[in-house]
This record gives sequence, C-alpha cells and structure tokens, in this order.
Amino acid sequence: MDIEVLRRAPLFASLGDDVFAALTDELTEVDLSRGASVFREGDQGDQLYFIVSGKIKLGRSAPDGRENLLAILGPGELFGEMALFDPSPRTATATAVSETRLAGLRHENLRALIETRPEVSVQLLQALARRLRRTNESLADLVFSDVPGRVAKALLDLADRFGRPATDGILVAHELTQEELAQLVGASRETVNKALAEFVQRGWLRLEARAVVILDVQRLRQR
Amino acid sequence: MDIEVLRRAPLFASLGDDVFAALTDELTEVDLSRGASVFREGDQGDQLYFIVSGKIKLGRSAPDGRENLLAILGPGELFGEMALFDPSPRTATATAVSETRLAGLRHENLRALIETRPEVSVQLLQALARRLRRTNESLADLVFSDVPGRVAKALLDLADRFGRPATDGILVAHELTQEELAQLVGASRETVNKALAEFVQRGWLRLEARAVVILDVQRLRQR
DNA sequence: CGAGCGCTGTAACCCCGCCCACAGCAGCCA
DNA sequence: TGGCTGCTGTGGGCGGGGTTACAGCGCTCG
Repeated sequence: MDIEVLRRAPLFASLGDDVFAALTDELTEVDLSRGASVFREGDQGDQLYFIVSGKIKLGRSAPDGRENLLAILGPGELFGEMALFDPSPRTATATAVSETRLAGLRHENLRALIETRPEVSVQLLQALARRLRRTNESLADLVFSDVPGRVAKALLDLADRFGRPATDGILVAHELTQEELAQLVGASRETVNKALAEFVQRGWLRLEARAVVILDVQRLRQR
Repeated sequence: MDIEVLRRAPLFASLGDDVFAALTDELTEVDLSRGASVFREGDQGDQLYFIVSGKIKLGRSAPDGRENLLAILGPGELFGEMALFDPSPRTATATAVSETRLAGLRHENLRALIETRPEVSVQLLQALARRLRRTNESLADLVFSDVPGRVAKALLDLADRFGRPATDGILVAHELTQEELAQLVGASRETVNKALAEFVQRGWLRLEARAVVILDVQRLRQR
C-alpha cells in the first residue's frame, strides 16, 4: 500500500518513524470500485478509514428512499471516526465515487495510540472541529442561499480540493453525476441542471463528462 | 459558583477530586442577562464555556442581517470548544436566552489537562462527535422535511432536554420567541406561527408565554 | 454492432413557504 | 396611565423549486 499519503496526514505527521511503522502494520487495506459501500447507515462500526486514493461520498437516506450527501472526501482525508467515540451505529453510508483505496484502523489501535500520544487526539479534535464548521456552513447555506448559489459554492469547494489548472481555467474532475451533485447541495437534479446551464450560458463554466472547467472564478464566487 | 453541575459533566466525571478542585480554580465565572453575548462571529477566542445555569443560543448571521440558530444549549453542556483546536476566529455568536451563568476555561489550561489525562480528550471527542451527528441530522431535516415537520422535531428535542412533566402533558419552557424558534428550524416567523397554530388546533399542543405544553407526544412525533 | 440503460437536457405545472401588511396585545418606561 | 416597543396572530400575493414527463445520447455489454 502506498503509505506516503498517510505519512503526510496531519494525524500521523507528529509521530516518529518507528511509531508510524508500527502503526502501518495495524492498518487494513480496502479496495472499492465505483458504487461500492464501505459501510451503511445502521451498521455497527469500529473502524475509521483514511483515503489513500479515490473519493468517498458520505450520505444518508430518508425512509422514502431520497438521499442527501454530507460530504465528498478525497485522498488524505479520514472518515468513520465518529463511531469510535459515540457507541451508536453508523449514521451515514460511505460509498466510493470512483476506484478507491482505503486504509482502515480499528478502534482499539487508535485508543492505544491516544493513550501514549496526546497530540494525536488533538489532531483528531481538530479534524472533527473543522468538519463541524463545514457542516454548520452548509446548514447556513441551505437556509440563506438559493440553489444556483449553493451549486456555485459546491463547485468552488470541489475546485479548491480537487481542481487542477487547465489551459482555460480550473478543471474539476469531481466524478459526480448531476444527481449526486444535486444531493450534495440539497436540491433536485433538474434544478441543478438548470443552474449549471445558466452558468455555462454566461460563460462562467464549461461542462464535461462528470467534470467541469471553471472559466470565471470571480463571477462564480459572487453568487 | 455552583460547581455541582460541573462535577457531573462528562468531561470531568473521570477526574479525581483533587484534580477537579485544582481545575475549578482556573475557571472564570461569567454572568449574562437575556440577549447578552459571550462572543460574536469573527472574534478571536481562546476559551470554552460550561453552562452552569440558563440557556445559550449559538447562531450565525448572513451579510444581509438574517440569522439562523445552530443550537440551543442548557446546563451541563459546553460550547466554544472549536476555537481551541482550529485557530480561525469564532464562526458563531453565543447569546444568552435567559439569565445565564457560565464557567470559562482557557485554552492553555485545557491543553495541560489533556496532556496528563487522555480520557479528557476522549470525552471531548465524544462531545464533538455527538454535536456533529446532531448537525448532520438537522441538515437532513432541512432537505427532507417541511416546516411543520421541523417545528415538531424541534419541540420534541427541546422537550427531551428541557421538558418537565405537567398535569396535562410536558411543559417545555424553552424561553424562545417564535422568531428564534423560526431561526432554529430555518423558516420564517410567520410560517412557524402557522404550524404552531395548526398543532394547537389539533389538540397536540398548548401555547404559553415563551413555552409550550405538549399534550400528544405520539401524534407530534408522526410528523 | 445493436439494444438498452444510465445520464443529461428541457418544459409545464403547481404548491410550499417567503415576503408584505396589518391587527391585537402585553409589558415597560416615562 | 398612556404611549411605545416587542411579540404574537392572520391573510394574500407570488415566486423558487419540486414533481412529472419526455426527448437526445453516449456507454456498456450481450
């Protein structure tokens, strides 16, 4: 397994090479193809996962089958940590958005690490605090912004995290269908499609297969 | 200061009496009357707070002045902890909903405690994980439920945490105006008022000044 | 290599909930 | 004790966006 990504992850950055080496022995490798789930709502879980490569979507589904996405996560990020500190079953489903490789770490191994290394728990607290901030932000957006605004924000956020400079803008290979993008911003697929079409028409964006090229970051940010 | 509430708080429950006694010396007492703020969005903050008595609302405001509430917190709960692990300024404003007494703890004191007592950080992680779950839940509600449904859910939640049994139901002295309740569920004051009126008309609820009596928990839960 | 399915694009319809407007009404300060 | 201010109750208009219904269209897989 490619441990370079993990070595650079903030959670482990402070560890000595020896401690880190011991830790990697405790990691379980998991490979997933698009659409495969790591865990589902209601499962009992005692592992947290690091994303080595690929992307994971965290989502919940309503009784009637509708879904909404809480986050899209990429390489270096971790998820599934809540179950370690709160005994209740998983409250979200984690699904691969593309070919994805994960490293899983079990509850007891993390606990042991925390006992000896308080700075690891500080890193975890930071990670959770940041996630809580992002989630609060999304909440506010749902209340205050209209769908085009939320789509713009989501694209800019994805661009920040997955964007690569291209000849005429920023290529964001988000690998999401418009349906998934809609679930992410809490809107219907049709409305998101219209918002995207409008952005294209204004020359702010170009659409590609499961990707967009952002042509005018400024204007998009105004929304 | 009445330290009984703090002694029972999960964060300190594991500490020996001597450690706890030393800790209370480091706490700062803060008293607030309704409407007074502990801190505001954008402030630099290096304290977390425990609620000894009263209630605190955490909210954010949009540029145009509109507000939305992230949470209502009561005795024994803590807030303002995110700033300790994420250096950015406060992202929410904390305001007293009623006469409120807080105990503040500074960054460095908590850090010192974490160094020697890993179980304290586990408690903090639990608190954050639970908050994140609640927030995710609210997110899903905003997407999936209509306003009456969200109002019902908010009332039941408040009942769980602040409700007291009364002769004909559960008295929930939430101390919120309908405006604040509306901000909590992400809706307009008028729509919330109508939802409440409908519940009253159906005999599920009785309204009192900044309080409600829930008469039929079952029916309310169906929504 | 053709059929079918999953994804995208678009249009019509309609309803929930926001905005606006105003009418009690209670507490509070002068 | 009378106004003033902040909160609650209610009605009407209208617009954003969900829902439904199809029509292209490209990929995959048989």
